[in-house]
Amino acid sequence: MPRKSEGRQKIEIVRITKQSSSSVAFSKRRSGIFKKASELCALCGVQLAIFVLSQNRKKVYSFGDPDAEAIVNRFLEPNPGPPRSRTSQFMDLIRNANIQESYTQLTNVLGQFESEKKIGEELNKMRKENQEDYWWDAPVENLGLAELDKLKLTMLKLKEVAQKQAEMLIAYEGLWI
Amino acid sequence: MPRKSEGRQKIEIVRITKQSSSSVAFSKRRSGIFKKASELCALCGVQLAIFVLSQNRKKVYSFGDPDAEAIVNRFLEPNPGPPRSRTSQFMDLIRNANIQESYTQLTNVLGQFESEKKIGEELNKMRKENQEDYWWDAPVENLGLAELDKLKLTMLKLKEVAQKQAEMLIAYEGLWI
DNA sequence: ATCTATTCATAAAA
DNA sequence: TTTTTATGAATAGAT
Repeated sequence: MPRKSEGRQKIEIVRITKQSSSSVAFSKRRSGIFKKASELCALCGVQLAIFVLSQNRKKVYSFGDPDAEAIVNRFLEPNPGPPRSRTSQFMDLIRNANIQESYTQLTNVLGQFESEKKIGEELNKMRKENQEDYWWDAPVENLGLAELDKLKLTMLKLKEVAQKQAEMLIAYEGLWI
Repeated sequence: MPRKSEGRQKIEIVRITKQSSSSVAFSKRRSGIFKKASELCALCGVQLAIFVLSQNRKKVYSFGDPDAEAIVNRFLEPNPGPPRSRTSQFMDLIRNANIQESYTQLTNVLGQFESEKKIGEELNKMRKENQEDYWWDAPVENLGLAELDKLKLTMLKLKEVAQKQAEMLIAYEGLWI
């Protein structure tokens, strides 16, 4: 019986030039990673989110546990629960700064409050709107945690900024109340 | 010859209750996923970002190529692409962003610099110079490249802030000037 | 952190 | 894209 296939072959981790091959690999490996991710969540009870931009960068694939709907819904609730301890998350953030390859990155947890995720994004947007370099526009531009009321104030500020950009406003509208 | 080990055993994908085992699995699988992610990026030339919150939710592990922020920011960019498309993509992103309800996070780019210095080395050095346990005194994994000077400055600033303000709130406010 | 033995992921081809 | 095959990789359990 002749072998039906040589089976999996070792490959070099370098850009796959052939478009069709690249697509196949992308599809397979993307799902493979998502599967691994879901297992990690289930096994260790952690939360994670993954975003992948396709080659043409016109599509985004994402995975996450749990779902963001909950975040949005909670955010929209008028009277959210009391803020929890906000001990040293800022520091924890710094501790876990992960930088990859020729780039650096920094993660920032705002805390266990409502959906403040957008604060960071707004911060980044503000930075871009202003060509200038703010002092916090640095390696560790982390936000600390804020009291819930402080957070709300911030949210309002962010909303103001957001209003300058109609397009984004549309996307954000429901989130900033 | 008696077997030295039973080798890898099949496991059920259910929460690992034993803390020590869970931690081991978390560590192994997290790095495994990050590796797979980096391979996907290299092989297919795509961009991706991963955020993982530890069980105690005090740590954030992240991976990004080129960096997590850029990926998120892509959806905040006011210029490129047709508006509606971007908006819908952003909304997709938001809807699929599965960050635990009360958690939020954000990433920032330190920049694409030429400097090949590793932040980790710098942090470790600083840590050793100071016997005390500073807030940044923690495991720094997967460090990459960064502009060292900028990092140093930032670290110093953060240190100042941290030392002066026990409350994160203060540091937080400092960013909004 | 290391070491095996196994299970799992996936390159190639269809 | 999805399935099949056969091999390369990841990793559970133990050290």
